[in-house]
Amino acid sequence: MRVSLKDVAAHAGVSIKTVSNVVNNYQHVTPAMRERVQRSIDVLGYRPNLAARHLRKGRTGIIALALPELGNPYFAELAAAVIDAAAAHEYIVLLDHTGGYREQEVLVSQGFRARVIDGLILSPIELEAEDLRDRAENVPLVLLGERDYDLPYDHIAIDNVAAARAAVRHLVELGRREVAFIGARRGRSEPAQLRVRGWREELTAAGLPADDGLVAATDGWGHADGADAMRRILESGRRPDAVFAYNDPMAIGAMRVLFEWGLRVPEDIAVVGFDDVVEGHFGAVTLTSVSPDKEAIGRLAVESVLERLGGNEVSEPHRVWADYRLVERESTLGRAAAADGRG
Amino acid sequence: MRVSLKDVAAHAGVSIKTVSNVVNNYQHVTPAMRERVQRSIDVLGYRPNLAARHLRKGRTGIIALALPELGNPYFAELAAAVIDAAAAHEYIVLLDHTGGYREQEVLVSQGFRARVIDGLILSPIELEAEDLRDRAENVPLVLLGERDYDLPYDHIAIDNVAAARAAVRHLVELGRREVAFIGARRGRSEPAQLRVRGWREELTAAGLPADDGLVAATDGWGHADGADAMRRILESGRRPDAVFAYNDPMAIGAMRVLFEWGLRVPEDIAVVGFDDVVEGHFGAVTLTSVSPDKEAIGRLAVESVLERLGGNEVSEPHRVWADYRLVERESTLGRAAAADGRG
DNA sequence: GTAGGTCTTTACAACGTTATACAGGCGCTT
DNA sequence: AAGCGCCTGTATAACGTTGTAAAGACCTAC
Repeated sequence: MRVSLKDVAAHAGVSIKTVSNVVNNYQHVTPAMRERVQRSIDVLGYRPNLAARHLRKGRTGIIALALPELGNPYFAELAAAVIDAAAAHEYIVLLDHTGGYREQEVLVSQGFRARVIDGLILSPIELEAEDLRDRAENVPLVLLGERDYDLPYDHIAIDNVAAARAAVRHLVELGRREVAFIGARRGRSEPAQLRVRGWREELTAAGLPADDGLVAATDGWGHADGADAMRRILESGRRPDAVFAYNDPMAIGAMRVLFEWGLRVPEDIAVVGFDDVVEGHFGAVTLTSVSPDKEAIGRLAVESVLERLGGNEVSEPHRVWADYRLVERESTLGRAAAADGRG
Repeated sequence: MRVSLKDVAAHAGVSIKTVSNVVNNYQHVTPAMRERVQRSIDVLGYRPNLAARHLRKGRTGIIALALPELGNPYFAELAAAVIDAAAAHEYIVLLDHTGGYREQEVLVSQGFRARVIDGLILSPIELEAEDLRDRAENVPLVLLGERDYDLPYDHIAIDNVAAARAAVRHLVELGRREVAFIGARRGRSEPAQLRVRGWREELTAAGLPADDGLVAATDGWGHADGADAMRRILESGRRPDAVFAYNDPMAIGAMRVLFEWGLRVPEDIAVVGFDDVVEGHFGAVTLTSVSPDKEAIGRLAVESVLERLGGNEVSEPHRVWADYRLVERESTLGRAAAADGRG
């Protein structure tokens, strides 16, 4: 049988509340009493019942993290960062995945999937502003990934447009003149649109073509989707000399197709990805990629949630920008030049 | 303010328990009464408080999944499978990662990290039998991954020795005569040892060398560790004509080093991995790999936990074997031959 | 020596839910 | 028509914890 405060109190010959005081490090307990109670706690092996504590205090010590999918290593690495950041504050993470489907994202944001949480970190794909407008739930919500709309929720994101522009600028500076974009999402998707926008802005600024024939839309965002998109572009007859992909898995899928078609990377076609996942560091051609500071994103997200929990509910929702940088590797520079950029 | 049973009861003009009966689909409630109460529930937007329910019933609806690391896509994919399987039973998954460190694994197994759970699925790396011997915790524990020792806990695993033998047999049948093993773990690690055993058994049975010079131990099990191990073997002067790696990331890291050394895969050296992660399907050379049925493993693990929760505590701990198969791709067959095996 | 204050401990209620035991009401049997 | 049992709904007591308020112990100062 599980031992409760009552059992400890009986064993130590004190009241329940005194035991509770010891457990919670209440200030006004004499050292003698503290030790006596502690001994009983140790002897009986008492461990607080979190359900009861939660019921009483209204806090669970759990925050939920809802990601589109774990199969994408970017999200897996991000999840790891969140779990560690939460652990630093003695919080535990409940993980959910939405598949990137609007319906699932709405369900999660309304708290229908997990109802024992103090806060929620959500990385939406298809979710619309209106879906959050009438959110009745009162647990703090922090959104991951840039959103264009104005809502009373904290955002943690990198500047997608600027990051995409940096990636494309890198290609342009290398002398590339026809840069394709892979992974404009078929359905709505805020981040994808922003990266397309950055791609278009930078090309236009450089006086280079940014027509629709260079953009390949996809349904998903995995390796296979990138491969399909690349194949479609090549089959259309276009021969871009560079490709900017929505994320690394798609870039790697695209490179695979380039190999199959006998096109060399980077000599014939340079490739840039997004997310800087480990996988990109070890292919036959290592991948140049935009590298968001995942550790910072995870930490900032957790801190934002906990800050909201802290009580000062009036504070304005803030949009926090996390760092990113472009890591140059063989897929744009060739092996020799990228040697010291490898990581 | 949050609405409780009491509020609904007042609104509907009935007792709290009647509302509870409706919520829990208790059999003996007249349709009229059910509808009347349901209307109040809908109007007020009542949602049960899980903490209270947990306190009363002793169940949380949460199971914990503790994995070594999420960065390894195998575990990420496995986590996705567990989350889905749990969702099918209206359970939610709390995710933790241990880094594969014995200390963390012990902490998790003792329930010190998460104390609001009904059951625990743990994928241990360094954990020893003795660590579980005096486990006081009474939440059901299911172990993922084969363990050699006998303990009163369910195991879900594939047959590592047999799977490793199948991988090596494939190489031998292709005419390879010197097969290296990458990823024998420096510290203790049950699965690694079993795969080394399978490697050794199969080679010995074929009358081929299985000496220590062909085995490279590592501390971790990521891409970089595989690359380091491969480099060490090559620098030692050995020129195996095949490599069997502990897992896919290590195999991919090893292939990267082979490219750097100008060795062709599979012509000069064939490579086989383990886990069949998506990443291996899309490299310049796609990777032959042992493919465990992750979906089945996740499902069986969840079902085992829930079965223990079901009450029949006396039932013997069972060791469940999940399926696996060897998926042949370019890293052992070359591009043409593997074309239809690609997936 | 006692009043007044501070420090320590206690009793009790409450958090929201479900289990138990019981009270009516109804229909069926005899 | 009375008795019996079943069906439906109700009051009440838990589950284990913490906050509140108050009681008790102890000390200082006059």
